[in-house]
Amino acid sequence: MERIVVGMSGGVDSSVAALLLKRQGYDVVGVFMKNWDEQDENGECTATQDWHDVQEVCGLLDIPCYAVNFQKEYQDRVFAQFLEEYRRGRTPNPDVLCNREIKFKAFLDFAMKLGAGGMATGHFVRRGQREGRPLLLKGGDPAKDQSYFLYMLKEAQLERALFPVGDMTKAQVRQVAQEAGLPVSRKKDSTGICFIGERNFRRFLQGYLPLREGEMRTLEGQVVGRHQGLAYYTLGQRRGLGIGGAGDGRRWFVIGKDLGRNVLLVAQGEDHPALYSRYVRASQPTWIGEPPAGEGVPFRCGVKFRYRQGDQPAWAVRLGEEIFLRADGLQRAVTPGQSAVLYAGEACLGGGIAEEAGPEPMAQVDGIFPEA
RNA sequence: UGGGGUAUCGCCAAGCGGUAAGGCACGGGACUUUGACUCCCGCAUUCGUAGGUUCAAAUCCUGCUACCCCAG
Repeated sequence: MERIVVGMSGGVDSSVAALLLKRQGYDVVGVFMKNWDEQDENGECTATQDWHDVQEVCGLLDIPCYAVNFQKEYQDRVFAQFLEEYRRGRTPNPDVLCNREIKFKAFLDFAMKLGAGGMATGHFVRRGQREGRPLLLKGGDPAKDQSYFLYMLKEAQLERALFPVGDMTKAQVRQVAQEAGLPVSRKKDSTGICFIGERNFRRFLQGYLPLREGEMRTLEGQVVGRHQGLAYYTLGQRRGLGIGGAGDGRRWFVIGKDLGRNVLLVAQGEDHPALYSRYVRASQPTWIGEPPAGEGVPFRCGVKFRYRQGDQPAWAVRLGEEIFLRADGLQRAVTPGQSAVLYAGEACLGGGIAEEAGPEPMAQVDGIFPEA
């Protein structure tokens, strides 16, 4: 009987994942990860409740249950980078790193040590196969597809991973949980950074990054307010600017950062041109399997610039250690540090980290894409 | 100091005798395994201030105060 180690968060998805594997006859072991030990601002530690739920579920399923602590790894391989990105004025996505470095590396290694044939999580993604090689496919619930967070996985990692709830909808997962009498069947979906949880983001960052006040200016140079520190804002952001009544009375949005002058650039109106771009340069390309085309050869694909965004039809091309993209349509607030994830239909191809975005092609790719 | 004008929510701003629009900001919620966006709800018993007229005033009258403009 093959042993599978399930990463259990105490939520419905991973609980049902364990349940399904158990029913399929695997030797299931539940493991809870604790990678962050701070309490939230209310002095609560949701991890305590989650660990409690994991134990209860495992008891019901009659499977062994352990807790592991990857705090050190999380700190070194995820959080340090996260802060460094913010210091550079960018907006990182810690969860894509967390998946590559913690859940599908540190945790996977741990599972192997337990003698498992593989690991499983409650992610809403499916694993496909082509010519004997693993594919990462979107989840069966289009509203819940989480492939965006897993695009950095390599074949070797995918090969050992199972996603038991990947072809189900959220509603089906909850129903299975309820029918099985799992106590977490109605537990609210978790949000916020994985393992850290829902936070007042500015306050959270203030614990790690110094305040450095400065001006908020329009593109024309007019000072319209003050900011508390560039790191606390991200492109396309509206709330928290505190600019009211100025100009024509419309909403204000962050459109850029001038690190050198410590100036936050803002513009008025949701349709402001500075908020939109078509061309994107992305670094750190990663591919699940072989890249979809040779270097310098443009190819069609779908792109997501953020979680839960529909696939944006686009052209892409690899050049050296970078990916260049041209979306068919205008993209709102493509933000440096965020991930651009590429798709071919249901399959996630991989992706990269956005470095810059703009309405005009970068010099490296001027004229390289076929005319629309 | 004369002459004129304006004073309504943190900001902008409707209102013109009948019992305080709206926008932005802000607060709360929904959505959401990043950050955002979006959506919903809330947000002046009170109209610079003190009196007066009137059944009834932010709206009319008078004094005072503040600011702005023009004279000087």
